Amino acid sequence: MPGRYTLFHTLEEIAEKFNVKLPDFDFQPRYNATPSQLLPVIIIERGERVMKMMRWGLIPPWAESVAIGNKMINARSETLAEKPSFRNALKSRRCLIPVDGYYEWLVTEKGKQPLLISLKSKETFAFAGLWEIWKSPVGDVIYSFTAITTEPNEFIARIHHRMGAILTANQDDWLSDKLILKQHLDILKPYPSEEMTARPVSKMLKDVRLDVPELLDEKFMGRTDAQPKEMGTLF
DNA sequence: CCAGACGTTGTT
DNA sequence: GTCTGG
DNA sequence: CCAGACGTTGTT
DNA sequence: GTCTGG
Repeated sequence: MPGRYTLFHTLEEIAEKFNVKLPDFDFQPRYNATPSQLLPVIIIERGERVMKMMRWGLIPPWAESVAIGNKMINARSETLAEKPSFRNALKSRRCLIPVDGYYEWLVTEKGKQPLLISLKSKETFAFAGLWEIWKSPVGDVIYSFTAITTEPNEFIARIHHRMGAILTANQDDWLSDKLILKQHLDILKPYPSEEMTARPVSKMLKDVRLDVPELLDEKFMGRTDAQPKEMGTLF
């Protein structure tokens, strides 16, 4: 399931891929995007696709603090329509979460080995997501999102018992208000195994402060001794 | 009526 | 906010 | 997802 | 064990 991911294209490339205007905010390519961070999502606003930065971890409108969002980084597709935290967002606040790949931790005898899961085509894809707007007691407004999970395909099942709901050709359908509830839910199915791939990455990934391309570098595969400080100057 | 939950994953 | 449980 | 905290009082 | 923060 999506708990960390990559989005290592430029804002220009992402905007073009998802058919939105180039936003006026800045974005640095990401190799270790983690929950609670501001990350780009695509929504429909006044009938047009736009890119917004939102906090990963959906905060329901009734929440008393942002902390709730830390528990809402994923939403099960099977129960979305009933859950008080998600059902309203499902009706009117669906989003695309641009992703180049996401990480799973494969549990082995030698410990946890992080894997980067991506498409064989190397194309940027999207997780189906939901977003919310939350007002803090002091009036701050926070936009947040969650990534939807589904059962795994045969390929992912060897690694984990859930997977993110991946969208490629059906991204317009997910955002469209012309579909009915069942049609939206039908989109949230396992992505075809034959189009997916996985490869091991550096165990240093576990440090949420590290967000550098070298996490994907062969030289650092499995290394746990290097320190974050070292990584910053090593290349 | 009021109070309390509202979520997922993984592990036991 | 809205539903469930007591 | 993983890592790290998990607490209060009083003093600076 | 469970929650928070990143």
